Amino acid sequence: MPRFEPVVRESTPSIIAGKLRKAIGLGHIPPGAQLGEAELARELGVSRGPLREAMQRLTQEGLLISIRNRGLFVITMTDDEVRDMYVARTAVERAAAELILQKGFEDVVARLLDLVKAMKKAADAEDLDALSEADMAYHETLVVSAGSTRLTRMHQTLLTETRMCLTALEKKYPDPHTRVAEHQAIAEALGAGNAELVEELLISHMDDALQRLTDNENEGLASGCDGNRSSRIGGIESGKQPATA
Amino acid sequence: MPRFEPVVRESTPSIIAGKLRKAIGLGHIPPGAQLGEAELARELGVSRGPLREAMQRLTQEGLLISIRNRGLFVITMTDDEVRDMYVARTAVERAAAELILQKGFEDVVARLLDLVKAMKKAADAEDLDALSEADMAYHETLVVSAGSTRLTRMHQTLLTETRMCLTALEKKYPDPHTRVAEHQAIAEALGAGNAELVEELLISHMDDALQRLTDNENEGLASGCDGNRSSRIGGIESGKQPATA
DNA sequence: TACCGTAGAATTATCGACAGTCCTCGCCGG
DNA sequence: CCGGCGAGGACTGTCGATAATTCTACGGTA
Repeated sequence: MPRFEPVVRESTPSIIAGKLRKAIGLGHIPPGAQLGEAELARELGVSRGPLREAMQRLTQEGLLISIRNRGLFVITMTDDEVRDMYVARTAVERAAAELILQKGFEDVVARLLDLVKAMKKAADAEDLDALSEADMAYHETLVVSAGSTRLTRMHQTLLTETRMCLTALEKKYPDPHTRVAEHQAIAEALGAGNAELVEELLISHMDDALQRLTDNENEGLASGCDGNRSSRIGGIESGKQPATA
Repeated sequence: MPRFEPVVRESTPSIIAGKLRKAIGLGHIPPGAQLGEAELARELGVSRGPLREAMQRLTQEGLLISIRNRGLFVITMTDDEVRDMYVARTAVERAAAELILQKGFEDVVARLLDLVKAMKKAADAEDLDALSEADMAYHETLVVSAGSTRLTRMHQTLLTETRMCLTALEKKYPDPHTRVAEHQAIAEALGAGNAELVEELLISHMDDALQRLTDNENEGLASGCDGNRSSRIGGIESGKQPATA
């Protein structure tokens, strides 16, 4: 561990982008909401310039969509969007798992099992927030441990979108312990060095999550993840939903 | 195909980002070079505001790295960077291929084979630029045809980086026809619906390319892809190389 | 000769202000 | 009653100017 913080702080747009990412993931800025520049700038205590730069970052990530002369809006996760997100997540995490298997992986497995333990604890306490948090930390650890800059960066966006959906349609998981077991199985397969099993478990884990998120009461995510009946937590709202970026 | 162009033009930062991406891929702005705001703004005919927003997009993509109060620099592709890039590319393109196999794929295969034909033609004419162009169009078509927004967006960055390296150490391919054959084999395996074969060919294709890019004269890419002896095509240069984003 | 400190220049970071565009709402005519 | 029209307001897009920081070069000193 380094004894000193890096002398160069990260740039202001980067910091702001992080805050916005967090706010979007937590649902403080609901899906479909418009990001008013003046108001956000006031809230964050910065000028509109750096704020706009940060928002361009999130636009590039796909978390926001831009409509000229109208503004920037948080994406709304339709069923297709959720499907696409899980396609990308599967691609990234599978590649990460393979990378880990190629390199050393003892310590990674240990860290993952620690997080499984945390999940189990949260599941026993029926603390669904903590469970989701540990869940996401698990997947983040998996990808970060692979040591790939690009996979990590891609995954960061995908995790935000995941959290966004989990926040929106909170508590849709049927059995918390099933969730824990799936993660544990993946970690153990990793520890055994069984590449094929890891892939199989990972893919089915993603499929399960996708099923849970899209097959609820045959109206998809419209009720939970769409901004049309948004909760307006952030005090920002928008009338209609844009279509393209 | 749509009869009208979308009424809403894409935002200015998006346009500028595209131009910068192209310039970086083509090597007009060499690896390691600093992007001076004033000069670029003058060249592009815009103010520094929109330009900065565009550069933040590329920073988020990982094409630029930012150092506070110093400026933005084009990344230098070390051997590890190239390796990482191909890891990510493999992950994305493999997922795209699987998606295509799950959906219909006749027309996709046809388009890919067309591009293979173009490659063959370029190879016969020994036009290496056209060959590279068709090569990249092939991979772009593969991913775009999968219909995944996220995979496509991720891949866009990776293709820029690929072009960057190809531009830097131009003409490192031993036999152009081998290159064509590999692409043709992948397209044919796709057409046959043979998922396992597609994966195998795709992965080995990536490995081959990686070998060619990293194993040259045992000094890695330092001579071709590093900015230390940069060609300064863009007239922009920078002394030392930064380490982090 | 080598090192340290300092003044100058250049570049970035941030802010405030202006111009352009779109949406809203009320009014008028059919 | 309904549809078109226009003024007003709000927001984004863009630009120029100012403040802060860093790099460079030069001169002094041990």
